[in-house]
Amino acid sequence: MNEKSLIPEKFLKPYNPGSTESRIYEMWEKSGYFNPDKLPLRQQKGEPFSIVLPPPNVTGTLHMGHAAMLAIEDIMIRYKRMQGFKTLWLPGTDHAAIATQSKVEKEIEKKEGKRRHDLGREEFLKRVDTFAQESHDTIVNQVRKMGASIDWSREAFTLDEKRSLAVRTAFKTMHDLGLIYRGSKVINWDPKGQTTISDDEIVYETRKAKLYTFKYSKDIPITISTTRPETKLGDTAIAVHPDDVRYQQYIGKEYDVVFAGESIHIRVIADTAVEPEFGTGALGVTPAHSAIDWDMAQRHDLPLKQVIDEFTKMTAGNESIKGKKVGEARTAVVEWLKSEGLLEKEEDIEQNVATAERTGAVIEPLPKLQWFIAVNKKFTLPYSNIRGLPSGSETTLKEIMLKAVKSEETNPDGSIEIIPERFERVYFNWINNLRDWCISRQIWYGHRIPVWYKKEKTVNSKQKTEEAEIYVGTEAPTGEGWEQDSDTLDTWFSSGLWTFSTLGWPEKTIDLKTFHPTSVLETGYDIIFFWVARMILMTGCLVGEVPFKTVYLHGLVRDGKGKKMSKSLGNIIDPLDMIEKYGADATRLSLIIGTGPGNDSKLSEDKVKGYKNFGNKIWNITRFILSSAAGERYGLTSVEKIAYDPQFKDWTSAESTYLKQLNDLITEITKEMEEYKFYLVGEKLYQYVWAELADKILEESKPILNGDDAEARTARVQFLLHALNTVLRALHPFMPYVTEEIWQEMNTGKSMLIVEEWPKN
RNA sequence: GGGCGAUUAGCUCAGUUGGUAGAGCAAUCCAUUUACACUGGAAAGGUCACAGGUUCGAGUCCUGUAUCGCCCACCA
Repeated sequence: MNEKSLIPEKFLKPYNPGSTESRIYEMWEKSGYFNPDKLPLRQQKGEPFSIVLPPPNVTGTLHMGHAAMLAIEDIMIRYKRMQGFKTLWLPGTDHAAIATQSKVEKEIEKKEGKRRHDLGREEFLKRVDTFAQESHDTIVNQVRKMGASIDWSREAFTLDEKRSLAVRTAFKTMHDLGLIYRGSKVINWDPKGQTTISDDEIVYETRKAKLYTFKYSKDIPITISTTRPETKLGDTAIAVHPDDVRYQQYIGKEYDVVFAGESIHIRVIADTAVEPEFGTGALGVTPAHSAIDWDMAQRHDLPLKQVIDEFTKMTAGNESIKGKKVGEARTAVVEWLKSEGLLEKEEDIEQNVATAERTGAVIEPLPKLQWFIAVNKKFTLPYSNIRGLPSGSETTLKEIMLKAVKSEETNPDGSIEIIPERFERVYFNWINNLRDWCISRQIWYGHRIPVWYKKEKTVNSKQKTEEAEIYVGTEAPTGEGWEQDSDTLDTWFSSGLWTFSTLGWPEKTIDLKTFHPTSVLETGYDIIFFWVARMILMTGCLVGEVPFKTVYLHGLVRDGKGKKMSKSLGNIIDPLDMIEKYGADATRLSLIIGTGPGNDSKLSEDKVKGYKNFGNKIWNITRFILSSAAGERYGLTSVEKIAYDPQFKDWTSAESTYLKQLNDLITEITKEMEEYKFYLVGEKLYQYVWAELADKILEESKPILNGDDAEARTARVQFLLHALNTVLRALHPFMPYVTEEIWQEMNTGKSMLIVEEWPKN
């Protein structure tokens, strides 16, 4: 081939993703086709199809898991757009409250040696905002590089003005329904982060611990076991199983003793929560420092006695205990037990220790006055579209969550389908164990709780809340002396509103009417509880709808050896690196092929490289076909160029066979697209293009294209053009850049593949 | 303690309602400028974790076992 070539010059060189991708993305953006309101008429009139992007945290940069998420969602969106749906893919980012705050706190401490309290709330929040803005810009750039056909004009942030109004409205509405309440109970306290956290933000770590078996006093006949002797200063009861014959005679008895310098009053109670087989079968009840004991205390009306403060220091006990950290106090209590001759046994055991997900600190259960969402409380659902829950019916948030999701066995009428199905059971199991959700956090970054107090806020949990005048509303109350609650909301409170807060709620917008419920929620299986369940709860309660019809869960992207990618292992593959080296198309394909929904996938650089070669293969196939159509193939450059004729019918028997094979493939993959089996579609198209079209059909065509039979040549060229045209359409959702680039060259810019039709037979 | 998933070629994984085991990568041999070396062709490679069962027939269905991984609970 030479400079006289009749085909576009760029096909004379290998495909270069680097010089193509940003140009194509810009072209798409300018076309307006990412925005459903600016789509061509065919899509304008189509059924709505919507996905809201699970907002990445503004804590830094995107990783391969995000890249996989973007690839899968873009495939769904592009496929539906080509099919003629009015598609909306809505982008956004998440302020990620505690995650972002602790990240910035660490940075400031490292660089300036200052803590957040040294800077003050206002200055600290300014710093966080700056950091969040930078992260946001990085993330947006990465999303673009992946080729995401997402509607930037509707971009949202969980902490922006509109979302803030949504949060305040949600809080007020749920408060008025009686679902949000303020109460004092044992919560998970993160002493390092100095905040409460929810049950889901706890990570259990297996550690070695000592189990101590002892008596409180010689005056109490029952022996108990614990790994935390220091908390026993706060005990108010001994619990045994009601059927335990060993302790029948003691049930109901009360004792007053002095334990390590602290006067304690112990009542013996019977509760079925006690496991008679474990230890001595008797358990010391510490209502203030154990959630389970707190529950037990509620059942038996036991008093609460706090002996540990927010800084994990003892507030009771003798002089070697009081004021000490719990670790030291534990040793001191054990010493005291020994000196009194009360310690009977000391054994090594493995224990699961609750730690805070973000800070790694050991959780200290403490009684505190916090805001909660009641999941089991009955209320009247004002409006509902959810199957099995008519408007005005009496229900609970738990029931909303149970009714919304489909389950073959227990709830066949549920409208939300989870893919893969096996996660349905995981979901239901979690809901059945669900307790009230603690939503207040003692951190600064986030949505401030929309509650104002007239008098001084109650600090001590023992004081009664009625002392302060309380106002709950979307705006600050008028008049003097009101002070807003200093706490912020759990980040998942605002994330829970995501499908509708992004569409304009609480306003009754056209977007909300058109695109809600959203079609698909595509996210990682690791946040099914954090997010998926909370969205169903919030949406059901506030909008009376399900937030989405289908939940598609993807797995974790691991390294080539199946290990979790992490900084400490140094095995992180950066999506931007891969895009730069091999292109976004190759990166996308490598994240799709070889992994089904809900399964973890393995990614190696070789895999990405392989799919880069595939992009070039398509490029070369195009070169071959275009030069054949131009007459170059058979050395007759003066022959009239053959233009693609979609109506062409004069096939030979070979071409009819090829056509049938291609049509069958299209039927198959269209079915698989509907079943969300993208990995199969990607693989089948790869297989067809390389092994069939290139290696067999093209090779077999060479003698015909070089032969004398003009009719045969025309038929063959028509088939090749048809096959290429079809394959480009089918591959577009997977490899949008290279397919669009070829399409532009073939159609001289007269149409855009992004809005062309998905192939039909 | 409860639940879920995986186990198929050296590696990564497909295998649709049961009907002669499939692909990519790697390795082997051949081809050397071919639309494409980001290449083509050929051959090789498997007791489908194990043990039973159902069946004319099981990678696929049933029961059990083992190993690995994950999730939930948190027994003090």
